[in-house]
Amino acid sequence: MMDKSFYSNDVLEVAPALVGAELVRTLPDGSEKRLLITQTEAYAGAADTACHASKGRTKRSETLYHAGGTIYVYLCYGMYWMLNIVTGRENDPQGVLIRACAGADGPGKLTRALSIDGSLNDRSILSCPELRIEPAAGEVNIITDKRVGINYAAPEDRDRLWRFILDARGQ
DNA sequence: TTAGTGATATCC
DNA sequence: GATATCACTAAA
Repeated sequence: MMDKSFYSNDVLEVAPALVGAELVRTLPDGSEKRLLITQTEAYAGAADTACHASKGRTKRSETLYHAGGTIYVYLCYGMYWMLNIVTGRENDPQGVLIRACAGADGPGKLTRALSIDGSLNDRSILSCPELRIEPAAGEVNIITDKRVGINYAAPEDRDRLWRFILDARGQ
């Protein structure tokens, strides 16, 4: 299910599908950490003014243009690494921000908890021993909401319900 | 509500 | 070369 074709689907399909999945991080010392993904956000290409690619292909956004399944990690506010999974086809700059996991309620805290940094940028989630994603065990209920921290975007993009949240009360 | 933090994009 | 901005967080 979570193979190359899965990640080459549209970001609006992949982002909700990653909610409830498990992020598995293997550290240099061999230990393993597993966190349930509880929130994702979709960033949908050059036409989405909230997406890094809306400013064109730059050194930072280069990774977003790569094939679905590529890991996109960048530094924000000088101290927080953001973890994204590229979706869609090559030269189609879309990506899913992993916003929160169980026990880590923010993208910066999440990467800190998993010791993720820029060294994982541009790797493939499909063939990366240090970081992989395992599919959700069963059905999950999802709530949608507006994306966070994108006040710089055009009003119509700010209002899109492209944040996907695991409904804990679900079942 | 605001300071902190530094890479990146954009402007001289 | 200089400046403004930023997919955030912790402390107040």
